[in-house]
Amino acid sequence: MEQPSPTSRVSVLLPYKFDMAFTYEAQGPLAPGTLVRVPLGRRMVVGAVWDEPPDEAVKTRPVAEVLDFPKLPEDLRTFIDWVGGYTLAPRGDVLALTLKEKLLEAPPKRAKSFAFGGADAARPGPALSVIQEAAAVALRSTVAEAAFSVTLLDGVTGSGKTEVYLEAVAAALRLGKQVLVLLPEIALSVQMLARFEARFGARPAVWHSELTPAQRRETYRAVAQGRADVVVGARSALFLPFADLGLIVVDEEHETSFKQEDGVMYHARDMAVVRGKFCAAPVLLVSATPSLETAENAAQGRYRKLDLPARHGGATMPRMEALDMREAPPERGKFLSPLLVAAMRETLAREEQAMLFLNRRGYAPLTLCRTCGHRLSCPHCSAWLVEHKASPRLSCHHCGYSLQRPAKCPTCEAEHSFVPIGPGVERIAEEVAELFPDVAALTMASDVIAGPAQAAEAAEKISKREVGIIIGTQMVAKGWHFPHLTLVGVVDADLGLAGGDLRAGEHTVQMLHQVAGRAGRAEAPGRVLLQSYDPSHPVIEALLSGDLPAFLEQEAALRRPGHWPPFGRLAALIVSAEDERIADQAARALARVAPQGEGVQMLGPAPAPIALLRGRHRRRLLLRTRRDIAVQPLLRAWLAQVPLPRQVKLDVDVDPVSFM
DNA sequence: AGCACGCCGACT
DNA sequence: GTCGGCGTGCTC
Repeated sequence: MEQPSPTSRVSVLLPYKFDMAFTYEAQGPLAPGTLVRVPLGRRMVVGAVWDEPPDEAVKTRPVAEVLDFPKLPEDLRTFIDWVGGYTLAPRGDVLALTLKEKLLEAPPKRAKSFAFGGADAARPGPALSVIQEAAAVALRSTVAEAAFSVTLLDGVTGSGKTEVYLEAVAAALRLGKQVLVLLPEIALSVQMLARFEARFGARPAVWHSELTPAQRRETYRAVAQGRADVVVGARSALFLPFADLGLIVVDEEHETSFKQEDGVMYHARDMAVVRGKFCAAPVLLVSATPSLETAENAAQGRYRKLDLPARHGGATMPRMEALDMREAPPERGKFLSPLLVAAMRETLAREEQAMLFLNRRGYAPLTLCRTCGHRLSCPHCSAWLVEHKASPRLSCHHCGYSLQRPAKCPTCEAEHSFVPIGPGVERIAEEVAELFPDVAALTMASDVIAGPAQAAEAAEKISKREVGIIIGTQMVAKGWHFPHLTLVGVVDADLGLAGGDLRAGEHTVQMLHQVAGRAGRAEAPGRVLLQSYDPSHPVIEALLSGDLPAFLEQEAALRRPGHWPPFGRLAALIVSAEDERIADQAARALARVAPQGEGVQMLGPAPAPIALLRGRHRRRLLLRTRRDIAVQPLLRAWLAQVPLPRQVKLDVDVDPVSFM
């Protein structure tokens, strides 16, 4: 007589919006992390066996299949639980960042396999300067500890930070560990990948949104099996199922693009530190302009700090000057000061290149009727329509709505009365073409340069000196090395300072410092001209003096008394509804029962800066607490008190970066 | 996320 | 009289 085999209940976390695990019946015990296919409703889904006691009471359905794929490691499971708890996102949504059914399919046999496991850590690196070598020695020993720690590698643009952290990568590879390098805008980082290849003799695995499905599956499998030893990726790479992660590098740690602004709202830099803790790996934060958060952690001794003060290869930091636009204004309807134009002429005469930076896409940010003053704005968002000459249309940068420039004004019916107000990069390009008709110019903006191939092509043109003038948005700020570029003109240095954003000053300093770093990296000294209507502003003065630590100290002094981050904690609630009154009512209902107490303060409700977005009216509430008070329990208790009608959407953003 | 069920408008 | 719109509710 055959005994029926004993079955076991197992908890399975599913990669959907559920916070709790479901209970299934398996043929026998299954180890946590095992990937399984299970029935859900009338379909089959993939999930992971989770480390929590199964529900003994609920009725169960059987596990359909145990998948032949590496288990999710314990450190990753702990990490997923932790991220869910911290961000208030359902754990299933967090798991979905790690586990997607599509990624598990085995590559077809005939498919060309990508080469992984290929990095050569024994290959000698480039000769380092004395200062670089000292930092490299410290990092090698940090990595050799094979324990959690956080190190800030702080060095001016061009100080050779990358060469130094590649030595840390080499050290981790020598231990047989995997390495994750997080970069902002990886898809454009062609030059960075080339440096990895030069150092290790092999391309690293890459992870970003532009991979093909086949590349994605192949890389995912290689990471899980431990064959991919170096992964260079965007923030989403933080959730890859590494078999044995031994080092996490976050390059340009101050970059705001590390913050995920929808779905699971996490900050990849902060979560990298958490993941490093759970997998006992050192974490390396790299920046020329560290965020105040990271600088404060270093100052308090929570993070180690390594400085690389000098520019590598003898190049000096470019000379920065402010151009007072009140004293040397551009012609009417133009945006370049005669002083900047003269500097460009001198630069071009020396056969060197000039770059103009303006962080604004399109031709003009605002179009208005000169007869009645009507402004063309988006019907779905509180935003002006931005004219684009290339298309040629007016479009909303928030929702994608666009229209052709109307022949007559919808309000006063005047014909041919619309005038563009203010510059975008396209308008600067037009001005440049008039001023320098014989000089080739190239515009770099996300709507013109659509992917890695076009970015590489643009970089190649610049390196080969096929263009004399480069005009760009923040796309040009990051990581590029253009040896013949010696002049950078910042068209509007005041641009980021308007509005009441907590970090406006900090972000402006970071961005402009980085843009400035594009100038004069080879033998030729660089020069940076900042066009400003307020050159005595502390941010402009900080840039001119180059004393970034002093600037951070000044910022700290502003934020400390009010318990603003990093001296306190913030969580934002964004209440939205198609009906404005319903949004208002919900926001007020939340405000009435807001958490109170010593060291806890609620601000709002107030219309969000973009009060209408994609047809939804938005209200914001802000919870601010002392640093020693966790916001999550307060938020959970708060939100549980207020039942919201279905039309209302509530987004919770713990540690918000953007206040839009 | 799917994929149901469920109650109101234009068609063979 | 039906086909089908997507609102809302459930999935171990």
